[in-house]
Amino acid sequence: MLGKTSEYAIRALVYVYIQNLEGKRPGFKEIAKKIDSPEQFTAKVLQNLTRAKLISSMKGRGGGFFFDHPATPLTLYEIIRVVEGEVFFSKCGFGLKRCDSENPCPLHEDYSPVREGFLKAVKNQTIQALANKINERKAVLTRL
Amino acid sequence: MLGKTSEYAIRALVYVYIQNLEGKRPGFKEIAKKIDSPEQFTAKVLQNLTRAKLISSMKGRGGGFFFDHPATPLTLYEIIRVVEGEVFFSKCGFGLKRCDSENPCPLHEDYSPVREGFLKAVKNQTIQALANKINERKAVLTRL
DNA sequence: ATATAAAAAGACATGTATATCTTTTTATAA
DNA sequence: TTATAAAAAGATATACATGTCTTTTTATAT
Ligand code: FES
Ligand code: FES
Repeated sequence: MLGKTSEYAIRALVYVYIQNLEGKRPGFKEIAKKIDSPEQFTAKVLQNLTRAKLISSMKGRGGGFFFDHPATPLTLYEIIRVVEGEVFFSKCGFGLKRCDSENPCPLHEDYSPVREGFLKAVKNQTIQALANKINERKAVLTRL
Repeated sequence: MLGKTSEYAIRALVYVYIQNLEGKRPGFKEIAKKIDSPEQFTAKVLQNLTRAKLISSMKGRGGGFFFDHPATPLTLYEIIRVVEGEVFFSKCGFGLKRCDSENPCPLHEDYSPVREGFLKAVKNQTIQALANKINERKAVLTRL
């Protein structure tokens, strides 16, 4: 479904948020280790998220990544939009140039509800909520 | 969601089925033109579908692609499984190595129903049903 | 038999996502 | 002010999906 870049982005942000709660600002090496992702590639992903203002960073000693406004909910939708692009949410499942319910492809009737379900899920899920599940031991951040 | 290869595969099979109903066996050039896909790449896709026995082909004059048993429903699930591989249907949405509802990622609760909805849709939809929608002018095969 | 038409096969090319390596910039600590 | 630590940036590499070109095989029509 999502590309690896989006997966790393979401996992990285969850980890950063959890660390921020402890008053820490993790760097990309620590993040990559904890979310089991390639170090340098994760640095690039975080760089893009920083450019897109989804997260902030500080250079130099004691630097790292952090949320400027940790209380403001960050939805997965906003992250995926930045990483994959807006069209990701409206693509025709049959491969036509656009999805058009007035002139649908033969998959539209069955596919568009699935796509809307996905959209609803990522618009309602936030980094904060995912992080809480992990802190409450209701979910895991990585798997062996 | 699906890769272009799967999209071409599904559209191509729908077109072949429709033509078979008219007693014709289209070749890859005609198919590619009608489903708006790259000619040679479509040939490769059809070659793979033939190898996987989802469709049959005949070489030489008057040859082309056709269904051996047009009445046997062919689900999109079977096509996607051949093209994208079985794991496509069970991937963890958070990017963990496996999806495990006993030890879930924080997205599992919201993501797995979407994934199951997709699975159900492609297991219930068939090439025959899609083709019928097009023949009944309830859906289109291509878009400008 | 020969010419023709078509898929199959193999080789090659391009594009995009993913991944790594090196150098530069910037902030902090000593 | 110098050394150090960290992100940013740039260049390069690899893998895989996508796409094209050429040659071979095979069936049919003449
Ligand atoms: S037209 Fe294809 S999914 Fe809407
Ligand atoms: S464990 Fe991640 S989707 Fe099931």
